[in-house]
Amino acid sequence: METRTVGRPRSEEARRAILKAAATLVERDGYGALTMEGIARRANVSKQTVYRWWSRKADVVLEALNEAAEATAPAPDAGALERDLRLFLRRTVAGATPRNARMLAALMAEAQLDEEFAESFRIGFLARRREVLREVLERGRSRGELRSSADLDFLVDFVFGLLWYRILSRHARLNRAFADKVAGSLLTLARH
Amino acid sequence: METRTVGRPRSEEARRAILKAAATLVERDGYGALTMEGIARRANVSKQTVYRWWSRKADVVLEALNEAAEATAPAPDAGALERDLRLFLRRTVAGATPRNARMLAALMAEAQLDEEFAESFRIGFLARRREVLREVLERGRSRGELRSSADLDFLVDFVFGLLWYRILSRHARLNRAFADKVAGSLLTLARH
Amino acid sequence: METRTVGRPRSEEARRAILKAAATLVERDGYGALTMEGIARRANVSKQTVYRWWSRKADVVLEALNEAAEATAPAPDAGALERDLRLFLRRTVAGATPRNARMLAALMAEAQLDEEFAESFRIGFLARRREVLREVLERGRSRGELRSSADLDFLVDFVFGLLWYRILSRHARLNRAFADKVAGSLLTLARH
Amino acid sequence: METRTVGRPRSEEARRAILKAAATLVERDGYGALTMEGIARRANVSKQTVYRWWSRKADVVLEALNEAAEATAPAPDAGALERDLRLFLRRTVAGATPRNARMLAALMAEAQLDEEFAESFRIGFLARRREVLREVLERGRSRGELRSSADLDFLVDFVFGLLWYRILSRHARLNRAFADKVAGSLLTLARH
DNA sequence: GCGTAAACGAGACGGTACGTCGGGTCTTTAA
DNA sequence: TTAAAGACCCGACGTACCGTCTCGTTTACGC
Repeated sequence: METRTVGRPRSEEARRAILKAAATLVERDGYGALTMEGIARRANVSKQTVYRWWSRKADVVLEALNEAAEATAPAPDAGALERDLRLFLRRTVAGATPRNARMLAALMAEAQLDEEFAESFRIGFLARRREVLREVLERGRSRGELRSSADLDFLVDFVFGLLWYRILSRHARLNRAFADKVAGSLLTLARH
Repeated sequence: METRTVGRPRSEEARRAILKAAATLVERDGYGALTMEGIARRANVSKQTVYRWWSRKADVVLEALNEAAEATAPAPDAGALERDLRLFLRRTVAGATPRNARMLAALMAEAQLDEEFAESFRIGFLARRREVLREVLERGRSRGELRSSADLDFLVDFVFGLLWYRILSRHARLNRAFADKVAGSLLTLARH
Repeated sequence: METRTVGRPRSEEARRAILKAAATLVERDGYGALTMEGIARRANVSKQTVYRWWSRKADVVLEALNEAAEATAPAPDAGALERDLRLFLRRTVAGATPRNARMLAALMAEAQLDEEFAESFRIGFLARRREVLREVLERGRSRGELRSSADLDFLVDFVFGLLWYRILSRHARLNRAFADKVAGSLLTLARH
Repeated sequence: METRTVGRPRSEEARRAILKAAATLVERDGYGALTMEGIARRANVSKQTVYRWWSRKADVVLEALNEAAEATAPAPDAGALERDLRLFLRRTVAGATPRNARMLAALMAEAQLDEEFAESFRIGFLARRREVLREVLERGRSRGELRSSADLDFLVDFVFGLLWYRILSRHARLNRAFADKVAGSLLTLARH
């Protein structure tokens, strides 16, 4: 499926500079202080070039995050629910570096402020992550590792609720111990 | 300790008009479109009057929310953990009307964008709600209704994580059934 | 006719700074290089303040010119046509300093580019100057100093045509000798 | 002096499309709204193609005008000054169709805004027109049809001043009656 | 017919200015 | 002292053109 290229090709250099500028600025000054103007300035790029490819600063940050976090990891499938859960959670927690956590928080915030972005964030980000976890749980259920009446969606909410709450309220750390605790609790809930 | 009043007294009318304007505008156009200028305009008040009493639009919304939700309800104490939990959760869920949910989401968003506000939101809002639930749980533990090794903070995270996640991601409703399910799950976790 | 003054009064300082900046910039870089942004910058004033009072850069320049040239001189009335004409033309030519000539040329140019400005320029500038000269001629006619069939409008065109042509094409100087020659020619035309 | 042609020859079609687009746009929206981008768009031509052959939009319009007006008419030479003058003025006035008048006005305006173009406009346009009229007058003088002390340059100024003033200020029509009146007046001036 | 070379369309690029909006502050009169 | 009104400086918004560039494609000529 070849794309007919006509006209000057997009500058990969500019694209990378923009994403990097956005990530750096969010980390340094916070998403609240981020502006399209500032991104362009720091990336040594014209404003038009930013707007040509992204219409919202949130979209720039989302792409920067996806670039950085290689968020497309598939669902672990080691044949045992407990192991898969642990793996999924540890991997997720590991991806939430301070820099990435800041971007995640910013995007969740933006989704509250801009309904249009909220839509794309729900569909293109939140739902995908839910899907991965749900797959793990479904495989576990089909193997009989959790009671058949378990409400998988509720369990997924349980996991992401805890993760997001920590990211957003920042009252405690997201670390491996926390990951394991969440995994353990989920199994408890899934079995009783 | 009486405050010496000199000069023209503060206009209670203006204060109420401002809070109402803020709440209405958030509901109608979303917090993202809220501006101090817009609040003043709609309240038929000068910008200066808004700034004299609140320095951030988030503060206006927070006061509007507290005014509306009378959020200072004390922890229920019916003598039994299960009952107290149900009560607390049903009451909380009932308070999260669409209008209030929208303001809550907005404030959580603002806390991600403005570190100064985040501080006051954590201390003056999030922590207080945590405290109420913790009190309920502690009374339950002292009555021996949950295992002594239970990690109360984790349980509190569990509850608020679920609540906030639903408020922010809006993928499912916050209703009485959900409240009861969360209460039930908490007890399961607290006992096993 | 008192104007009720409410709110902060307009800053006379800012107004003067803007007019001066505009005049200076036109003289230094030419009207073609003049921008609202540049005026604001040089006047140490916000763009908004410029736009609050003038909607076009041509309007700024026009006011600057009127301020500088004190263009509201009344028609000379010394009792003799020849004298009045000489006076009028010498005064006009004297007002066309290089700096003012540059502004005049710019405004005539702008009138060609912006129909809305053209309207106000014709009415508020060109027509007024014509009126003054016409008054001089009419007084002369009523004194019998020119033939009664003389086409005054044509004579006015004759004078301003010569003046504007020199200003715009810059192929020769506008000086006192030229003024006197124009006055002389007009009398020739007016009598034969 | 043959120009070595190597490579693809210039597209006459594109050239014509560009000139036509420019003329049409000036007529429709005014020169002020004319942009190189707009010309290219309307001519279905790439911007580069426009820039390859003209560096200023004024140059495009100038060429469009010369194309349209076939402005290279030689000085009339019928053996009598009055006749030649009438012919010259009638022909000039006839060439100033509304469309052409608009372009002429635009170019004179541009000459006020861009010193570089002013130069080429003075030399390549204004001076040539002056030359034609001067030739007519000189022939008249050598035939003794005007007094020998007549200032020919002033007379040329007189004519073009009137013409340009009407084109630019648009307060009255340019028609045959006007042409004849100017011719008559010139003779009056030239003889007295 | 094959290579060379300029012209062409498309459209991305770094810039600059546009005119507007809101942020906070300040300056006035009135209550 | 508070309030309303509104001007002020500031800086970002999103857009339009500027003039340049980098592509792939087309069209001539000279070998």
